[in-house]
Amino acid sequence: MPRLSPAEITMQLSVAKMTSIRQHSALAFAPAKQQNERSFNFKLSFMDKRQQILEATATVMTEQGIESCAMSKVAKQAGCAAGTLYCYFDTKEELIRALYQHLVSSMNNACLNGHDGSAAIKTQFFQFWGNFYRFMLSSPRNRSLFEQLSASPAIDETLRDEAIEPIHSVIAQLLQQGKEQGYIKKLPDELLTTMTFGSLMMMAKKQQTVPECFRSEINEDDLLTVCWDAIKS
Amino acid sequence: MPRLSPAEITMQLSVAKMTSIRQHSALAFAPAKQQNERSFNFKLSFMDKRQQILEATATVMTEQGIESCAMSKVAKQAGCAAGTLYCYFDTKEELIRALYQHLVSSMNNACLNGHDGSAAIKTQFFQFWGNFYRFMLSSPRNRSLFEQLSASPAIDETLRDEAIEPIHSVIAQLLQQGKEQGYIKKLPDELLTTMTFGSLMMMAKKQQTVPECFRSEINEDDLLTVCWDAIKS
Amino acid sequence: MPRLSPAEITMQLSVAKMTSIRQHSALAFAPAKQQNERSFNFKLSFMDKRQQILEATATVMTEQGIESCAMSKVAKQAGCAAGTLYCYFDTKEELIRALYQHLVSSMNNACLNGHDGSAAIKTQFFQFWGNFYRFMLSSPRNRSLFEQLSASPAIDETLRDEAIEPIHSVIAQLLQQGKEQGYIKKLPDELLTTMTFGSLMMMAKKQQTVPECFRSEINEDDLLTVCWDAIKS
Amino acid sequence: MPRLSPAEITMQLSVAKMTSIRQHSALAFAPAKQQNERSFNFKLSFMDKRQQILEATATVMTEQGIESCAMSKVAKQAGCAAGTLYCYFDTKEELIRALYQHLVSSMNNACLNGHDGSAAIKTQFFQFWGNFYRFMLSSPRNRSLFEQLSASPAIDETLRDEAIEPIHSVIAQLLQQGKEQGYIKKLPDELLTTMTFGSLMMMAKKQQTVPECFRSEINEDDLLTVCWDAIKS
DNA sequence: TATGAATGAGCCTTCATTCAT
DNA sequence: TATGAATGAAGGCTCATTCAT
Repeated sequence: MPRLSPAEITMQLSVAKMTSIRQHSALAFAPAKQQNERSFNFKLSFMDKRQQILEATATVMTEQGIESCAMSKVAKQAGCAAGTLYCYFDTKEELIRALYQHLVSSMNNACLNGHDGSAAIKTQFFQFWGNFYRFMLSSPRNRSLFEQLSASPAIDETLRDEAIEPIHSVIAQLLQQGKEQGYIKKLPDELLTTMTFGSLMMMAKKQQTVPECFRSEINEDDLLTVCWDAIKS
Repeated sequence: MPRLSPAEITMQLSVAKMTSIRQHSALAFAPAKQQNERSFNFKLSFMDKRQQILEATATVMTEQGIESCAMSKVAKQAGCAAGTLYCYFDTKEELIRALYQHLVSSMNNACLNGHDGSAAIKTQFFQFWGNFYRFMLSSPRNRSLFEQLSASPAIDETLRDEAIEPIHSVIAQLLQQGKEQGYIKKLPDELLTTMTFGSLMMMAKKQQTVPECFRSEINEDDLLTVCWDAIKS
Repeated sequence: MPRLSPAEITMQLSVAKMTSIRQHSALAFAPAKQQNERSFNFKLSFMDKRQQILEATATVMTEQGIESCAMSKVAKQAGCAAGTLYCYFDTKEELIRALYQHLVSSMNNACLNGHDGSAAIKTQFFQFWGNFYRFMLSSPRNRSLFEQLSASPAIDETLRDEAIEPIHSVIAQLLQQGKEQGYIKKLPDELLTTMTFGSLMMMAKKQQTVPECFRSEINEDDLLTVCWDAIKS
Repeated sequence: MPRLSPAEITMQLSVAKMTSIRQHSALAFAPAKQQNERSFNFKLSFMDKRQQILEATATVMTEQGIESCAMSKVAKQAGCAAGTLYCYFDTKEELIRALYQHLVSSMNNACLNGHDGSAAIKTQFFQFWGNFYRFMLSSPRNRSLFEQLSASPAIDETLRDEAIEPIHSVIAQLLQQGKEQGYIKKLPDELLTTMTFGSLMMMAKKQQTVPECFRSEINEDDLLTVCWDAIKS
């Protein structure tokens, strides 16, 4: 299968065994190993401009940092005039919020991939957070974006909650089951989630930004085991 | 006794056993509970100007965010003219780097407080990371600063390494001992440290920014236990 | 019967004595009290586009001020695309000039309503300026438009003269007669007209924008008497 | 007496017979004929920058119209950088308001010149409105500014009232006396004032913008007589 | 050292106008 | 004719930095 241009990837329609239709673009790749289903590629002659702009924003923000992510730079990157941005987004803030939503949506899809609520708790845990970790690790772009956007004043609590919502209930159920079955510490969900999230994010960041500091190769399973040991009772 | 930094001179005169001279200023408090020596704080009417400026920068940055931390605002907060800032720092970037160094220095001191290389591994671990966590949790200012500064393009890897250096060896030794004694997982130091650091930072942030999401009170010991369980073999 | 402007055709079908065909549209109403003939208004579902655009321009300009009267807003208000405006008017300036002409044309008609060159001078004066005053007072829209357009750099002296032309001769004759008959001061026509015009415009504006400053009700006859006393010899 | 530069005029200190110290600059001349007092000129080597900016604003606004009065143009005219404007005025609106206040203050001074509350009503009337008319007529700049500023959304009712305040009471008293003595129509003050003001403003404008339309020279006394006849009972 | 007025590049945003469809 | 996406020049404003005092 030839390497697809971002546009093509973006519009790709993946038909998996089940109902899990996922959209991914250069903005947010699902880990490559999970693209093993048959897929029909609709080659569209035009990339949606809105998409192009989001793309460009992501690029500039990743390469130059959110502070130097000027609308003029985004426009240049997107190959259009500055004014054009405002045909698609009312303000810069709006653009940033849209990018965040897009990104989180991709992350959600990635995390939920292969989720099976009836599997063993530990299995579910490894599956979910493994997805999350690979999502962040496999794309420095995604991780950097996520970090910068999350810290931006443009993203308020409401938007954050709203965006995270789809995975929130999954995690809650997982922890609930785990606690009931005696596998997981009887600590607040938020605590357990926050610490797992925090340690994996930090690891992904370190590996991307200072890979040389890890003398030996980092094994994904080791990481997840560390996380699991942290919360298991 | 080594030459003291302006902060130490101006902010505090610690009368205690000579071995426990700690640096703190409004910029970075060590947790209050560890200030159990008698100390006389002399609020000097002319604080060293450089210090005043760092102070002001921290204040503005905390209150308004790093994006709106304009030099003019810093000057105003510091009670001096904008031009004066440039008598002490060549550029804004320089100022930010100095603030980062100052902050990390405080953090280092806080973390090392009461450290005893001969104590039991778990004890050392709890002591060290307990210090760290309290440092971050007790001062939203410190935590917020640390986060914003760490993400700033002004702070490069070299500076980061250099600043962290003082605690690096302590952690390395702690982990080394732990591994040798079979208490700690045989995983790379960086991995163990990064994950502990990441989870505690994230927790401190969550508690400061969205405290309402934790239904019940968070117990510091629970957190440290989670961290310990994560890395213990 | 001369060819009618789109406004006349589309906005109204006046069934009255053939001598009193008046032009009015939402753009410029003649005072209601003078609509004492039976009239059938056919609101046509497809108003002439050019008219629609003028209409929309007037609305936007009145509601938002001439400074925020953007072509895109006009288009939206007119229910068409921005580009369409340029099918009817070469430039924005052109559009503004057309609107001015349209408005002044309405004003002229209003002023001349019921004019009788053979009536007594004072009667003629009251009739004419009464018409004018009611035209301005009864429609904040007309008055506001007139003021804003008159001040616009798009309206040059030539256009102004040209637009006013129809009533110019009427006024000139009225004043000429008045002077000959000894009723009116022997002062330049322009002076007499300008002052009357100025005082009535200013009054209409004040009443529309700061009505509360007039403690008692303003009587139209008082106003016209003031104007008459001003110029009568 | 040599022609003074604006700066010199601005800072001029007029020592008149009485206590009437008036300040005028190019922004707002008092009518020339009233500068017949001895005056001491203090030649200042620097013109106050704030004044310079107001000056420049007035110039640009007069020459190009309020709509094209861009901050960059003002800066250029003032001979400084765009940013400099913001050292003296927080926003463009602020600048416009300051200019308005400055202008109205000059107008007030001009109007009140030689006012004598004990003189005959008609005399007071001629004095006051004569002053006003000359103020407007003698400086197209003042008149144009006044008109444009008065219509600007930056000037709210509060500022207007506040600025006019000094002459308001004088007029009120004049009219009150006039009505009591039976010289003036028993009509609302606002009506009488508005109409007088409106007719004189309009006359000044016409004479400045289309002087050729007045075939013969306009006599100031004629104008004031017209105004007086308008309101006298 | 200290000042703070001045600078001017750069930011976000608006809008009249064009042009391929 | 009609569309509306696209353009890019301006506009208001901010701010790191300089420099004469």
